[in-house]
Amino acid sequence: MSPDDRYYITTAIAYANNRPGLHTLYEVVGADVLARWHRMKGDRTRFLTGIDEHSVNIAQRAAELGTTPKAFVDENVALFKTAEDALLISPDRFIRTTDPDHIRAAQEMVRRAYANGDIYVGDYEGWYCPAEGFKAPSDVLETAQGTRCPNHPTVDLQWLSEHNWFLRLSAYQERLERYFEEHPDFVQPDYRRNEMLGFIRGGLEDFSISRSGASWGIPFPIMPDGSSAQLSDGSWNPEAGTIYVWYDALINYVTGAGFPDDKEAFERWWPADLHVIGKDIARFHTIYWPAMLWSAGLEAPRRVWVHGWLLAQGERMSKSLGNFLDPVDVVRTLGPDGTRYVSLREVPFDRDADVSWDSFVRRYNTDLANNFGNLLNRTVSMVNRYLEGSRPAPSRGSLQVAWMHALPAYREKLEACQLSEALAALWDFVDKANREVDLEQPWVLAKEAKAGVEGKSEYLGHVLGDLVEACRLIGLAVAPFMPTAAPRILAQLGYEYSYGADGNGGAPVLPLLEWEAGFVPGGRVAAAEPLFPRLETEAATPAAG
RNA sequence: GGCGGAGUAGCUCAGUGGUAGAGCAGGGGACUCAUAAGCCCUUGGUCACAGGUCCGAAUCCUGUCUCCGCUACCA
Repeated sequence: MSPDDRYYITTAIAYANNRPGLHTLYEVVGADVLARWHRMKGDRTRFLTGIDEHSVNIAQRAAELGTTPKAFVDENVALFKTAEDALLISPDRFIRTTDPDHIRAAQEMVRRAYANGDIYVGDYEGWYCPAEGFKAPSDVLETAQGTRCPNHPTVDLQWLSEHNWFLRLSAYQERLERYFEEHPDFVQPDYRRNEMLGFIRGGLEDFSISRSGASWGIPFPIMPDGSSAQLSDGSWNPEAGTIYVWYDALINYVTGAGFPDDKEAFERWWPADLHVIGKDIARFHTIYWPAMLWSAGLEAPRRVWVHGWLLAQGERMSKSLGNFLDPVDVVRTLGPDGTRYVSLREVPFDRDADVSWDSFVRRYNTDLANNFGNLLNRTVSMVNRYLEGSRPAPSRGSLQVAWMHALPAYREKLEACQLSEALAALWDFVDKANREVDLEQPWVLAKEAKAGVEGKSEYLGHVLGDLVEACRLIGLAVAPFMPTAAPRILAQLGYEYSYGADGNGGAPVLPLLEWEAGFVPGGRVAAAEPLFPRLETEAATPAAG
């Protein structure tokens, strides 16, 4: 993955305008799984997620509520943190674009672009809503009364032109094409890469990076004549305007790596190994962002993964449509482990997929309660019943052979960000283990052994030893997806679990995922206790739907 | 409009030249260690449509229809 043993992974930062739905945090859960996997492997891992807090929309919304922008975003950040805690998200830093070091980082990136001759003052023109600010062409309505702002339909829009700073994106076209060609894995999945490459080849235009009207943003550090916008008292000249959108939001990835203050940290963590983002912002992350970094003399990220949407009956889940799932509700029903598993198993990480309470509960019951949960339960029960709880050693049977195929498949899919397929590969092995129980019929072996039939006692030990080992391997392998279930699985099998709450601090996991490698002789299993109680569909459906 | 992708069992999808597959959902059965879970068997598809190439096409070619993604300044 990474040429060294460190792994720096980020999510996009969510917009702080509301409480989060599961469709928003889905990306964070996926990235969290990858971060935990790398931590457990022993990589020095840094996982960054956070919140985007600036913009005229935020300021406007706060004003409507009679509060300050800062107080408004503080409230939403608290809601995000509550939901992320419920989902067991384990960031090494939760970044906010109002953090002082981020403000310094964004300003420094602008200064570097200026020093490199990549930004210039130009004219930005477009529709301007007096109540809100400039509106993108895609964000205005054409009505019988003319062009209107969707948020303020009674206000007349004005066609305005203002002096703004622009980044010479056009100067980076050739370098971008070359970077895409030399790094075929830079943008994944492939069809997103092709779309972005097509966009680059179609010709790149410069884009504006400042706004003069907005006050809720990072002060632009440079005056039009190139002098510093910082005043003698340390404050910023409002005439310079603020940094606009991408030179604020995207910068969080370098801020989170230590830029510009902590050179040692930045040296260690940059470039990022993986940005996990949604498909709506692919262009900004794969085209604008590398150009911005190069302009500052920094490296482009190594890989960008573009995921799809969670849909409800074919429509994108969203707050405005009201067709979203509240993560706290889902966690209350499925548990944090169940919610993480089901979200990432039901939705392929590379494209959109329909989800619903019904599909989540069905998946939970099938995969967790019936298949894996029951496998663990029947295995532990049989060891208790037939072997007085004494944990038998694994043998070298067909389950070992199956595991030799399942583990590489799981790893390969996981490290390719194909999270649902990784789980599918692991659950093929769960199914194999369940079939093994019915094939070997340990209850028959136990009767034969009790009756003194030659070799049956030893064979029963092999069969149950293989099943215990299968459960240990599954429980350990799935730990990034199910961080609190994993130690409980291992505990039922009588094993220690050495990883901390965020996946750090344990022994490197890969050697422990070898068949029989983690077996400790002389152990005892605990009492069997259902890990994932089966849910009744109706009881599990919240009244709100 | 341009570029790209997809149309296969009720649902989600795999399957790129050789007698149509998986999971879930539905039906039946044998068992009993287990969370009435698990296991076995099974219903179900003129593989969008029409031509063509080939001994042979879901798979290659042409055309048609339908759907989806990208096609620049939302955080």
